[in-house]
Amino acid sequence: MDNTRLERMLINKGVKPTSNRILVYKALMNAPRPVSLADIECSLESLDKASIFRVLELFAANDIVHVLEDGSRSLKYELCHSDSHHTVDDRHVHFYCERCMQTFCLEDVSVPPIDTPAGFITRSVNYMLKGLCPDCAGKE
Amino acid sequence: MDNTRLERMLINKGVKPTSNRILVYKALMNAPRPVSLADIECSLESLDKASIFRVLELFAANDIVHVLEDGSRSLKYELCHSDSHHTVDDRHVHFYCERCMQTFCLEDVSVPPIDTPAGFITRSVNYMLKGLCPDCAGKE
DNA sequence: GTTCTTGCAAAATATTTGCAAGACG
DNA sequence: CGTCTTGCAAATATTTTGCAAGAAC
Repeated sequence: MDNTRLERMLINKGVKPTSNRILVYKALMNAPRPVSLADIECSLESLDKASIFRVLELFAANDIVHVLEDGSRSLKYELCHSDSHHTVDDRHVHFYCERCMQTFCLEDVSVPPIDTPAGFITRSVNYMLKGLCPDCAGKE
Repeated sequence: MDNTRLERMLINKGVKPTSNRILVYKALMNAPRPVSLADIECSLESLDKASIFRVLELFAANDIVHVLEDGSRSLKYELCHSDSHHTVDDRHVHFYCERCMQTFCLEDVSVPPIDTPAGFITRSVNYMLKGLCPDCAGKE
C-alpha cells in the first residue's frame, strides 16, 4: 500500500495521518503475526514506546487494530482485516504457543458465534487457543 | 465442602493440603466470579501476596484453577468445575464488562469447538466476550 | 535433618501518565 | 496563537523471584 492510500485509509477511519502513525501502521502490516508494543519498539527504534503506545491506543479506539490477550505478559496487536467498523466481523481464532510464546492467527478459522445471554451487549470477541504450535510440537 | 473432603480433593489433584492452600481454595469457592490475585489478597488479609501467587500457580499447574485473561490488567482465577484433569472439558464462555471491569461466567454457554489446523496441539481454550453487562448496559 | 512451605522484601516486566517542547495549521 | 502530537521521564500496576526462617515429616 503506498503512502497516499494509507493516509486516505487512516483519515477514513477518523485518524489524522501523522508520520508516527504511518510508521506504526506499516510495522503492523509487515508483522507476520500479532505483535507486542515491545516488538514494535524494536522494529522502530526511532520511536519512543510512549508514542507507540498512544498510536496503538488510538488505533484500537478507531477499530484499526485488534488487541489480543494471549496469556503472555504483554498485549498483542494486529490490524483489523475488514473495512467495517464492526470489529466483531473479521474475528478469527488465535493460537498461542506456550513454548515459543508466539501468537498465530488461524485466519481460516472464524470464531463460532454463541448465544449471548439476554442483557449483555457484546463489543468484541476473543477466541484463544493455547498449547503447542506445529514447530514446537515436533520438538518435544 | 468440609475440610476433610477438601483436603482429600487436593491430595487427589496431587497437591499437599496446607493451610494456605485450603484458605485460597475456600476464597475461590466463595467468589461469585473469577477473581484476581489482588482480590484474594483483600479477602485473606493474613496471607502474603507472594504466598497466594504460589498457591495459584500450583493450582493452575494441577488443573485446580483456570487462568483467564480478560483484558483487565490482571489475571483472573476460577476453580475448575469438572473433576477431569483435562481442562478443556468444562470450558464455558466468559464476559468481561468494560465498564464495571468484572468478569462473568456464562456457565450455560459452553465454548463451541473449532477445527484446529493440523499440527497444533491444544492444551486450553479461552472464549472471552467484552462489552457491557446487563447492569451497566442499563446505566448508559 | 532434609525437604517443602511461607513471608518479607525487592526485582522484573508492562502499561500508563505528566509535562514541556515541538509540529501543524 | 491554539490545538494536536511527540519524547523523555517517571508513576503505576502486577507479576515474579531471592532468601532466610519456619513447619512438616
